[in-house]
Amino acid sequence: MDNRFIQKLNGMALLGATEKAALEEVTANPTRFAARQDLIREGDPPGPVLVMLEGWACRYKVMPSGTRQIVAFLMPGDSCDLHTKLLTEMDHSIQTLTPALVARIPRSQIEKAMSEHRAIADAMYIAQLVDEGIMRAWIVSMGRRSSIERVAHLMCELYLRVRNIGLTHDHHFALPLSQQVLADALGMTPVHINRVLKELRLAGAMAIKRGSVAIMDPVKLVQIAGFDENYLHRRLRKAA
Amino acid sequence: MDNRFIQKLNGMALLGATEKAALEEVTANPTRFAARQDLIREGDPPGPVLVMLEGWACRYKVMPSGTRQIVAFLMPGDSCDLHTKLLTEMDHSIQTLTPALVARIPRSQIEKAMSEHRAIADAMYIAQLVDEGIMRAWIVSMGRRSSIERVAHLMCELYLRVRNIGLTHDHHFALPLSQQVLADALGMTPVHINRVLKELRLAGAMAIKRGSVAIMDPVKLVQIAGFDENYLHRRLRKAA
DNA sequence: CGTATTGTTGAAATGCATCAACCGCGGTGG
DNA sequence: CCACCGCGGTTGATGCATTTCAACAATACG
Repeated sequence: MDNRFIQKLNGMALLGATEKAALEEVTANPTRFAARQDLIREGDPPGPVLVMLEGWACRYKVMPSGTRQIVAFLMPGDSCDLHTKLLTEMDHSIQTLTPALVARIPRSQIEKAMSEHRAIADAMYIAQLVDEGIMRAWIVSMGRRSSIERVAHLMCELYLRVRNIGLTHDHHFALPLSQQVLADALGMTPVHINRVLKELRLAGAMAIKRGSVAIMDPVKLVQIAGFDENYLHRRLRKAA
Repeated sequence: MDNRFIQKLNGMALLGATEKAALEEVTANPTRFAARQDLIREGDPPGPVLVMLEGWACRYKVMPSGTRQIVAFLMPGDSCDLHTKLLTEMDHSIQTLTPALVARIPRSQIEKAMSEHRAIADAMYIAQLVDEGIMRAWIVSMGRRSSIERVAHLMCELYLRVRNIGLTHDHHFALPLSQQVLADALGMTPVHINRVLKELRLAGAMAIKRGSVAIMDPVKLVQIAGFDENYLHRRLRKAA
């Protein structure tokens, strides 16, 4: 299976064959996007539900000064904006970070799938609750963690999320994020991100190289981050 | 009307008399809590939906070091944890900041009200989307705003939220938050909060005194904060 | 009325931003 | 095929916002 959306939802609530087929159908006609392209812009009227099938994207807001703050990363399997059609305009933008394959599902279709299959509805709601937990964890990071702790914490989170969709190899995974993007996400400067990454590398915890991350010492990384995975609510504890 | 929950939801989606009655019924047997009492603790199994009818509370997480980060304020009319029953454990705690009156609604009752009244379901989902928007705005504040901008931004947000439930008087409203609590919410030190509040007072923008805030110069405050209210998605534009 | 809590102020320390320069690499065009 | 350009990454020196530590004042509270 390489539909990460189905794989992810199946980790949230057990899906049967008919449910998987329904999700397969609903994501059948995805669109390709280049990197650095806005899928949704702040102020737009809300559109269909978006599902990332391949590639990464981010939610972000730009400040009057022109700097931007990334408020969430979207990786394969992630969806967004379940009920946003209820709003009159978007309060943030979404942009691809890599070339991406994304399905755009009309509200009616999603509602149909959710009402016909309880497990799909449950999985979608759980996914949303996890997303909220991730946002809360980001707030905690920004408010109370030093820069090195913040970077380490984000890497722990991303590692587990990538692992949930089966895209890790040992303690190694593809991370197509430039230091500039990391800085935008963590509320720091690119140069300071660079220094912190160096520190983590020298500490033997992890190393980023050419778009991929190697976790050299998971225990040390978790320790530096003060990481507690509870907020990701992975049923994987069973599965793993 | 003094049921702030109904008042708030009515600002999200127009409610008819029967819908208001249904909400009235569902919040009919609230419980009283003292200040500084945990309503929910991290690690607990999720319980009923909580609705604040009177008083303030906050969502928070405590760090290993013992410091805490507040990730959201709950004021009268706010509810929480619509679908949390789907999770196995809470990833954060909720604590009263003042004496409070809170209704605890079983999942079955909420689901019944939402399925029988489309407007209630819509309003609840809009409320949740607004809460998510607020979280994103907090992330932006923590990541990209200076301390004085952060404080000003939070005050703008709280002013509008309090106004939505009809509890402002002119440019003045009750804010039962100590500087310690503000510090926990904004990721700063109490002493620095204190200095920033002084600065805002001397600038003639706003002044906090004994549990209440006076907005002296709204334009200046908004300007300092770089505040854009779009993320609160208030239908009040029509109503106001 | 004393005691705990909250607010206020000062001085010193520090973590991160800022400014500035340079390097390495991939891509493009001559 | 090579020279150039531009972007992402790396490093150093300096400045400043915020923390930290410490003491004290004001207010709420039993």
